[in-house]
Amino acid sequence: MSPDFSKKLLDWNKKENNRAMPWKGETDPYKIWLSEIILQQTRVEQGWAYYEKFVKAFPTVHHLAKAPSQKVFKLWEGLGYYTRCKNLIETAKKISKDYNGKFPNSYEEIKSLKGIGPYTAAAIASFAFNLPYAVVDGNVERVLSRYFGINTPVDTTSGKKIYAELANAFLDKKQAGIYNQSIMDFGAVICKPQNPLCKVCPQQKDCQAYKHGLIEILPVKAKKLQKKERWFYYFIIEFDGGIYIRERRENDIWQSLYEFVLYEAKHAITEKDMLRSDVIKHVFGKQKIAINKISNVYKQQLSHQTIHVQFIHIAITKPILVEEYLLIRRKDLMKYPFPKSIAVYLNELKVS
DNA sequence: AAATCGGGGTC
DNA sequence: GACCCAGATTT
Repeated sequence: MSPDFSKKLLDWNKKENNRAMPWKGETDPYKIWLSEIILQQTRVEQGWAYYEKFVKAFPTVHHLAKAPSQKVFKLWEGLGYYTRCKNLIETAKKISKDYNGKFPNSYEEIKSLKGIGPYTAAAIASFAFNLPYAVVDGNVERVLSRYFGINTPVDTTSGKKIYAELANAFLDKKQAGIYNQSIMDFGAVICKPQNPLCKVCPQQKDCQAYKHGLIEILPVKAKKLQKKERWFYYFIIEFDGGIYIRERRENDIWQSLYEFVLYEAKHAITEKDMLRSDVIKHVFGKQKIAINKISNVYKQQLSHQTIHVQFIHIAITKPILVEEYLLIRRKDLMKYPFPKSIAVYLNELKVS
């Protein structure tokens, strides 16, 4: 173990780190919190524009707390992991009301808030209040795993414990915020997942992974996720200038987002099968329907699922009554948050 | 302890 | 196609 790991890290930060981000150096805990929620499992480049949109739309936690949740979700649209948005709204309301708009300043209290786990609590505590809590994100795990040559899988309970203890042991407690920022920047800029810049790395001579040729091996992950395939057939049913949509509420992907009348199948089906589906029978009964237009099949790749999506346009002359579906005005369609695949299709429709 | 939850960039 | 990203929560 090299005692000067922290010193070299801070030295690198001071002299060579020129990574710039809109929330860097921010002292308002509200904005720090906002940035951290947006960045969970999300690349800085992807979250950047969302952060700026949110800060502009909701300059304070009160603005966010009193905003209609549909508007907040619309701003979040396309960013993924939508329960983050749900928790964001819930926590904003709590801080606005119970805390009078003032963010709590103890680690335990911060961590008790919805959507804030060990990483985010440490980030807020250290960046906003300079409290001595080490962040452990993917960057930190990678840096520590390589530097100390640890092959305990990062995605296990024992692994998490080891990396958390190491991170806290090497944390510079007098400048926790700067230290935390430094180690994450270092992981993102130098000790990258692929093709790390070992040639210019200031820690090279003490790095166990470099010494033993394990850079490509570390860090280790135990599990690999398995994938599912699903086929979504969306019926875009128009009646008298309106369209039927509903909010997804089940325990499944895209909770709180909206969708058209859905028939899900376990495999690809034909047009005839679509019309024979239970959904269609349920929705239309014996009313005769005609397909106006049928789209290509689009493929949306999630981390753990492949979704095949097709849109079937249907116009009807009598309204249908289906629980949970709303008949909304066509011009209001874009006010609702949709999954990426639907949002993309709707944009194509507008253009063409 | 394992499974879920998105979307995008990189190799 | 596989891996990873400023992880958290539910099962």
